[in-house]
Amino acid sequence: MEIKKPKRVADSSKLDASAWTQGALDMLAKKGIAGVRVELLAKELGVTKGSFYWHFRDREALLEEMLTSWRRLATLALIERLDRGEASPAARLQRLLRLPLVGRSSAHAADVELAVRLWGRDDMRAASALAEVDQLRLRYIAGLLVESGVEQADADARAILAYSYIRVAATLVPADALDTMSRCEEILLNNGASATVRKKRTPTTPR
Amino acid sequence: MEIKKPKRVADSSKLDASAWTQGALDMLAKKGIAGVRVELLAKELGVTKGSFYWHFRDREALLEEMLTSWRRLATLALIERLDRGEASPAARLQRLLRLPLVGRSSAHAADVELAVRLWGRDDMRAASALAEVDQLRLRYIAGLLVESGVEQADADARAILAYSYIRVAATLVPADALDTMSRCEEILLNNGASATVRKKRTPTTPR
DNA sequence: ATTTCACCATACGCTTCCGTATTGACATTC
DNA sequence: GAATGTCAATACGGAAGCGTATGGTGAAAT
Repeated sequence: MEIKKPKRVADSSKLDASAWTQGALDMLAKKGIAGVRVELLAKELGVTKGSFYWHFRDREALLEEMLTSWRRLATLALIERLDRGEASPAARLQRLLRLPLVGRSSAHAADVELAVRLWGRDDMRAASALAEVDQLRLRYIAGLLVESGVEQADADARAILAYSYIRVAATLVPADALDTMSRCEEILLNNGASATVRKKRTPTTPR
Repeated sequence: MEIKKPKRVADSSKLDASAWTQGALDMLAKKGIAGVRVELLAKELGVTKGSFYWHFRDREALLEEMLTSWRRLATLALIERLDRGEASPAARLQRLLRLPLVGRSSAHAADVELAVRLWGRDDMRAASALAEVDQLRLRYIAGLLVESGVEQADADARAILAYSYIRVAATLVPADALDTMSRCEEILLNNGASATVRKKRTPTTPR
């Protein structure tokens, strides 16, 4: 009988639990939680499920870790902003509003988050994690607005509008519509009374 | 041997293709497209997959029909609003902004739509349907704004903000936060210059 | 009364997937 | 050098699911 030598991965490409978790979040972003399958994930990572069951007790343990990881990432992203004190609150808010419209990593994070939201429709743990992160973000944005001189009651309403825009803008605003972006930001941050200032158009990059 | 009599459903409860499609959209709203499984769906509907394959060639045919059905519902909802001429544009817009925050049917529609959005991340047909519906809605909202006296360039920006709010508000605004709703609507529809008018609070109904 | 049709149930073959048990290879520890 | 630990591969059993083939039932048509 022919002796079949198993092919072990090199040390440098050995997987750890976080590699599995990240791969699972990538899969989540494309296919939703029902599409996160152990054997499919193993294929994506170039190994077999034996490795998976070394790192995780079962699929449920992976889902828990995915949620923990996502929550940590979402919270850290916020804390990083809180710790940045170099710009005025208004400038920080302006940058926050522009963030979803630039960069691939925010696009991927938005895909993961969309999938977490749907997951939350059928899983209380995911729903709780989402509610917590949403509340943290709203408080952060409202805080920046108050620091910028907006009164508290108005800041709550503007925070909701700004957060809505941040979540949705990337799917509605073409990347080259800088005038529109600026006007949206004016309406959100100020009283929207000033006239639109026209800016030079840049080449389009469709999303 | 005991003769097992198959249990046929009564005429009045016979399924047609649209019953299967509606059931599949309900399943989509909870588990995403990967969670829409023929045998699971048959169980939900109280029959077996034999019925399914009478109505549909295969699972792929069901997915096509789901998308067609969703697109039709989303478009009809808009046309119904277009045809309603009894209120002023501003009043119609006000009602549109308040719509996601009341009623169970809009909550379910939002869940279906969330799932369609994720589906669109991995399927060009779903992505195309979404882009089309989003553009129709944005044009509708911008049209109402222009009819209300807002200038065109400003209307585009406000339409984006209003549509963002409509899509997201139900998950952010507590059902009893009428002051906040009103303030959001003011900022979106007007220049947000007028002060918030306080209204009596109603008993809370958590979403 | 018989035939045809609409609609669904059942059985089968196959693939995919989960989780378990066992084995293999290499590094580390004693 | 032997034992142990880490990480992964393979094989197995069973469940879930897709699609096909066939059969059953009741209503409609002839």
